[in-house]
Amino acid sequence: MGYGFGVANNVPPDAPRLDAPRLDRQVCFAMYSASRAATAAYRPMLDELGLTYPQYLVMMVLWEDQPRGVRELGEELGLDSGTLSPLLKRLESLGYVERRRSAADERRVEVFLTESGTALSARATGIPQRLADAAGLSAMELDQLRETLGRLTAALQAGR
Amino acid sequence: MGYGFGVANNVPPDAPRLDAPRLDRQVCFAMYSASRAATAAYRPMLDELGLTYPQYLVMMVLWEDQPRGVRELGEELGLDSGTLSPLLKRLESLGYVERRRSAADERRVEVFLTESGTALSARATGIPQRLADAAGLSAMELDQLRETLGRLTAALQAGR
DNA sequence: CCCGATTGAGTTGTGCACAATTGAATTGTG
DNA sequence: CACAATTCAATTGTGCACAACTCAATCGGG
Repeated sequence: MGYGFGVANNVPPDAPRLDAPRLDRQVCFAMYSASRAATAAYRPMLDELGLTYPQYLVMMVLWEDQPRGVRELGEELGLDSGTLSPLLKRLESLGYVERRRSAADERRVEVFLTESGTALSARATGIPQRLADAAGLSAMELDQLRETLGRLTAALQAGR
Repeated sequence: MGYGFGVANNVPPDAPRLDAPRLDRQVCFAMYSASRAATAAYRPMLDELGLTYPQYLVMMVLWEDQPRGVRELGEELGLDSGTLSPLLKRLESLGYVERRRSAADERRVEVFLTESGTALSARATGIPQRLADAAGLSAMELDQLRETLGRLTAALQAGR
């Protein structure tokens, strides 16, 4: 029985190389493909809001609690300032957020929602449901998938 | 019970916006995070081969069967020529592949493994096992995860 | 209080993704 | 056969990711 990460034990006799990694057995490729497919499924909905998927993630964090420092946003999303700084600049030029240097600690930059950014939340409400409908999985499967992926992510990050 | 795509039914009473999408419930964010964590876990191993993860995917397809057209590679991996053309140029400059215009159809470009590219397969053999070890999931969980992600990807791609 | 170490955001450079376009080669149809 | 439609790879432009670095602000030990 395969353990799912692509090692080709029990390969059929016509396999080109007996121990070459097999793409179709790799969980990592399945995650890579699924993640890109999900982003692609979001795209037409997010286009209506003028957002990319990573920008939508940042907005979701801000909709939950606001303002947030760049560093906090990075911790929530696992992104560094090299990714967030230009992304936030684009969100700012879209008029959805404002960046202000913290008075208490001049190193920090606080990200605030504008009125327009706050209002966007209402327009985004239906998006997760529409994705769930397109996913073709039961509620139980989605919950279990999320839980398994969470453990996988934690284990991969721990091993460094 | 939540269905896992982030709709906030049964939110706690202190939630900032009752119907705002909640990041921590989203399967899509879990996939996005897990996929990046997996790529990060691959990175030190692939660094030894001089490959990025997408380059490694292309090499795996070629190790299975060779030569392959750019279009076939794209179908296997779900990537277009805009991604593959520069990637293949880099693999070529690394000396792992060669690109030759097909004589039968001058539009096609066939991608061949070089001797060095073929030899790389042996050095890559252990990588999937090392990833599986780092994943912290049972063989059964990995198999089921791969199967679920496959159905999810297919459903998301079908709805377009 | 001083100064070396740390923290925080931003910049630079590389490599995907992906939309849109280009231009050449081939195919299908009248 | 002619030629419009299609196929195919490559290019251009935008926006992530992420490593490496810069520079200013803050912290902490002596």
